[in-house]
Amino acid sequence: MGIAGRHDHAEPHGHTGHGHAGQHDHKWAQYAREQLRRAGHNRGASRDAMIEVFAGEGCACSAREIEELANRERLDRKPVGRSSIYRAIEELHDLGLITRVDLGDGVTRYEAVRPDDDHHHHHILCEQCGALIPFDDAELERAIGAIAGRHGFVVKEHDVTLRGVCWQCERTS
Amino acid sequence: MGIAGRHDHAEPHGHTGHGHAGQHDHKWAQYAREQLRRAGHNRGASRDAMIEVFAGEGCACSAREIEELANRERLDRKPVGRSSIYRAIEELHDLGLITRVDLGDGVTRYEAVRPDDDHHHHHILCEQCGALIPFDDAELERAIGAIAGRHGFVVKEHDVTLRGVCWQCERTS
DNA sequence: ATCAGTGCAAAACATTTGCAGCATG
DNA sequence: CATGCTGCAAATGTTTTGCACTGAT
Repeated sequence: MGIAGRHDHAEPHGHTGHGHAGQHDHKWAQYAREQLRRAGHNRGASRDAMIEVFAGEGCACSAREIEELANRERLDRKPVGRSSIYRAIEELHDLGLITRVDLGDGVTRYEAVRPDDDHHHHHILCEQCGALIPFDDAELERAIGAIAGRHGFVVKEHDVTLRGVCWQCERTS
Repeated sequence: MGIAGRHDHAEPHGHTGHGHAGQHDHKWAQYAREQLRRAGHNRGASRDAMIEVFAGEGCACSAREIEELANRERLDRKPVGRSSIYRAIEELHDLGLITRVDLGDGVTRYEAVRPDDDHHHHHILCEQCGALIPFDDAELERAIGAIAGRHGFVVKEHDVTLRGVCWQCERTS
């Protein structure tokens, strides 16, 4: 296995427990477009399609996955270009509409952030089967808050990623 | 600035509080070579030079930084190749001699792990000045342990990175 | 009309891999 | 002297950038 677990484990899949293809989160999509408009952005086809993707997929998506999803079932229209994906990700991220999820495999993933912030969570990754499981923990958040204060930092973001082997893989191997 | 903070903030520097250029950690270097030998590895010039780098630099280094450091002041000898750097990193990491530090800027960093494991820590990164400050926190570790157990995971590694603005930059801006 | 938004192609980077030669045990 | 270690160069994969064009207001 590679040093950085790069390209050597299965694609993270399912298991996210919240949000599956098909159940578009209209509320978030609407919220996102509203925020974009307020920030003085025009409404373009590319970014719009991406909002649909984020609204439909609850789990963390990489740029390439977003690209594929945005272009799937849209063979009629002109495909969304790769650069547009990255540029829109930057805008959405700057506005806090999506959050970065770094699993340490060299690919940056993103997922929608709900306005009512009660979906804040982190991830556990099974290095064997690629399962990506979200979790949240009050004690963890409290500890992080305390650390930030202790060091006089204004913490804007924090990532916590646990890597290991899930019980299913553990038993199999 | 980039979505992933990529290439857009100063290089993380100093401030690590433990280990500065010049004070080679002979104990670790010796330990590392011992472990390597036990694992059935021969002793090559390239990996050897890298061990010196890790022993001398206490803070997190990227592959490129390691390369530069390993080749600095060694203009007489043949330079250490890039692939050797990555290959050695993989071996050292597999043996648990170095740990990965992912700051989310697209570059993977590594730092030496002391045998007596009392140097386990995480990092706070100032997105403005690039300062990288290590910290450790018992409550945080406890929370992570509890989460792992709750989800039936055997957690082998965990990253916690806080991103924000340090008090110095906060006051300046 | 104006200017943000977009697609394409090329560039910039980090990392990985193939391979032939060198060095260690 | 066999096999592990190494450097080089080329390949891979992700993200960024330049530029001309399109579409929204």
